[in-house]
Amino acid sequence: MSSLPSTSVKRPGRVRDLSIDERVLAVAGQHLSARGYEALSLAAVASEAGTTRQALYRRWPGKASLAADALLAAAAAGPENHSADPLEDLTAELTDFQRGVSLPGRLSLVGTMLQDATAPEARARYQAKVVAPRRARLLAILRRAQNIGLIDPDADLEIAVTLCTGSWYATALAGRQPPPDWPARTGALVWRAVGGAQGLSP
Amino acid sequence: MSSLPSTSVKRPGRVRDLSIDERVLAVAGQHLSARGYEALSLAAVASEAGTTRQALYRRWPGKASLAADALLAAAAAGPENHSADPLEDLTAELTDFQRGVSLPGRLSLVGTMLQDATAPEARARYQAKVVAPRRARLLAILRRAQNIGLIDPDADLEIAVTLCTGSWYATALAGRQPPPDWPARTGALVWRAVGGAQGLSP
DNA sequence: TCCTATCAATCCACTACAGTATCGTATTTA
DNA sequence: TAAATACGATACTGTAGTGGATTGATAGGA
Repeated sequence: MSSLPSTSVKRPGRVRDLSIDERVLAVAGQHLSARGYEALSLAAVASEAGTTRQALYRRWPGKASLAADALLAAAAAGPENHSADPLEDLTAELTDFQRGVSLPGRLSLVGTMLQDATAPEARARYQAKVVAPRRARLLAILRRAQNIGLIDPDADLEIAVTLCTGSWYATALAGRQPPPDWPARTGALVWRAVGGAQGLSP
Repeated sequence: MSSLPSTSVKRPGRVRDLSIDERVLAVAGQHLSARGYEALSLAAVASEAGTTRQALYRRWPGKASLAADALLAAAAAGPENHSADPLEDLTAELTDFQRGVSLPGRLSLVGTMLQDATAPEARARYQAKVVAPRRARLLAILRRAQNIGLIDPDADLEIAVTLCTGSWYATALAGRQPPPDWPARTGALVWRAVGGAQGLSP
């Protein structure tokens, strides 16, 4: 989770107090969920976790990195997408995405990860641990649909994957609340975009 | 552009130095384009514009609002989308979007506008002046295609519009450089999503 | 076993920035 | 003349991030 020290290699010097990591991540996760990313104060987190800001900076390069790690500590795995109907899997995946991105502070963190000033290390971790798995699951769903023959064999899946989650971001950027049936409606559009049949039941 | 004073109404008190507005917007635009949003320092802008931070805060509620206004001052109108082929218009619109969002600092500003802490006034202006026109033009293109009968009459255009620009945001969030043919590929997918025919030339 | 290098923890101080609040002075309208 | 506003200047709070100094803990070598 944290910075440099790899757990198994024995190095000289005082060992890190792992309880600090746990306490800081717990407190940061609470603050992140309760008040959002911007309101996350490292001084407040350190104080409430019973340590100092320097202990935080020793473990994480900055606020964004800590927030990303705190987010991962509370992240759950995505849904199992192995039903008979890939479109159903797609909608389920988008519903899971909707649930996650709707939590307080999550969209703000997305915004942070789009900014140039965000530490590359934090961005890389976020992309690897949050974005990439989601993209992989979406791609797997579409690939299976391709193998079954439900969608075009030469469909542009690389772009199609970006349509799925991108729709949410564009809606939020427009200042609109995505409708409750967003997963189904977006799933239906993407499904058609890659050549899927419009009606499900023949 | 700036804050409260409506231009025509005569109010008591010293009149504002309009040259300050011009100089600040010019300098802010330069800094924004050269170094991005986060590196935009209000103190540096004020100093380089030959005034003080207070003059800035008198005109704009905060950094985000100033940045949004500086962006608008250099913004150009979108392309004319009145060709015979709506899909061509769609691709042209996405190409224009690609050009704008690729400028330095623009994606960072998008990220800022997704964050909770951004001043609502700045978000509202950004949405009204940048996001809404783009959405309106995209929607107009799709509506015309609907009227011509090229796409489904009951297509979900509200979601379809979000797919267009959202694809770019999702790609950037994943840490990937959108391909040069992104406008055409995204336009093709969206076109199909709303029921458009796949091949153009019969 | 003692010594030393290395690293962690804590405390303190510093810079830079966003944002807020006054204060005195200048300028304009009523 | 009085009220209202802009301007410049100064100062303040809170936060992110950096650096130094001291003390405590641990490894490996003499």
